[in-house]
Amino acid sequence: MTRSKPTTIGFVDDYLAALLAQASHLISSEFHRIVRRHDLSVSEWRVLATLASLVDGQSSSVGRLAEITLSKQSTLTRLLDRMQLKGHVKRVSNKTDRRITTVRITATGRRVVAGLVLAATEHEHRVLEPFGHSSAEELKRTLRQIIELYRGENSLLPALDSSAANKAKFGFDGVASSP
Amino acid sequence: MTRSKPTTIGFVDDYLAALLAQASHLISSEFHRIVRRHDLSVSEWRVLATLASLVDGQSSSVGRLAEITLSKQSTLTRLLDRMQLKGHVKRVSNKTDRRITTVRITATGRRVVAGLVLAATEHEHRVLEPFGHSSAEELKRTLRQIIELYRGENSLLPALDSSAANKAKFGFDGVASSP
DNA sequence: GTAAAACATATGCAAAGTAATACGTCAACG
DNA sequence: CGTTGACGTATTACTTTGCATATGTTTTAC
Repeated sequence: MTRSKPTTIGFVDDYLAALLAQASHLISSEFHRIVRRHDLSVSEWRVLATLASLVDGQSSSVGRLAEITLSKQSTLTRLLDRMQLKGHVKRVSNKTDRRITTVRITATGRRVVAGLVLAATEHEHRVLEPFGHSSAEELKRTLRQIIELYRGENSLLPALDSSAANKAKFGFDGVASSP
Repeated sequence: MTRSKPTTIGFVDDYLAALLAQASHLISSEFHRIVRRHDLSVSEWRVLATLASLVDGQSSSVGRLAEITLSKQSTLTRLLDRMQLKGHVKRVSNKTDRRITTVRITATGRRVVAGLVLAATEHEHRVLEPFGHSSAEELKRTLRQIIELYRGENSLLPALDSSAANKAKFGFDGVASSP
């Protein structure tokens, strides 16, 4: 248990990105310990939770999965290798576009993640309790607004920096269809 | 330019931790590219920004720094080694408690981070613009509330789990996309 | 005053992450 | 068709992170 003193002063304490990161971290971190107790890494949990959330066994492309789980594509490729070995997911090659690999959760994966999803839901209730339902919804609404606003559009900053090189953006459009 | 389709369905889309993580990630990620262009890693930026925010050259202990920058203590220890080599920070041993090592930003470090702090501030203005000042303050207030509530207290969940299957708590993201 | 517990930081080694790039595939155009 | 360029994923080489634990230090309990 660590203590926090009101020592920190300065722009960091009022900086939206810092506040978001802190809040995100605090809220998730204790659950992450549980995730690990279930022999899953945080990334694996995210992948499984995402796949389990897809409508009826649908699959998602690697790229889209990377976007949702906040990891890089190359990281995800290797993560999926491991998960496939564990039998939690399965890669399915797309018929119509052979560049795309889609990923599907297996029965085993579904079983592994089921308890965690329940726990997560329950935890959320606890976290939001102190805020009241309406306030909580307000928060979620705002967050969704932010997400919608910035997803796909990565160039918020014009020419703030000397180098204006704008690399490839975000994006993805086609989630693979189910065979 | 890519669009995002409402393809994702399920609990993930309404899950607070996931929303927080997404928002945090989206807001920070483009700024992080700028950080890297200045030859700093995201963690280095967080450390420098934090230290630069301390009142008049004060130092912070390693542990507290880890807390604020959302990294593990051991990670920070080695990050500080690197930063010290670069001349951005300096370790100072504490007189009254010799277990503690405090860290101070150097003049060089201050110079390096100065421009980024400005850029970050500007970035924040842009991000918050669409929301309006009042709405933005409301968001920040809520986030601070969450942070205050959970900082230091890691056992939100009392005895949630009675069965072996659930040690359940929370979390999804935990990503730290911060300053 | 000393042994035991609690702390704060450091270290060794394995796991996970990233950047850069290669590889295979698709799409547009002549 | 064949070429060119964009695209989605995989691979490689390398760096950073994390877990477990060691080390050194203060505090607590007897």
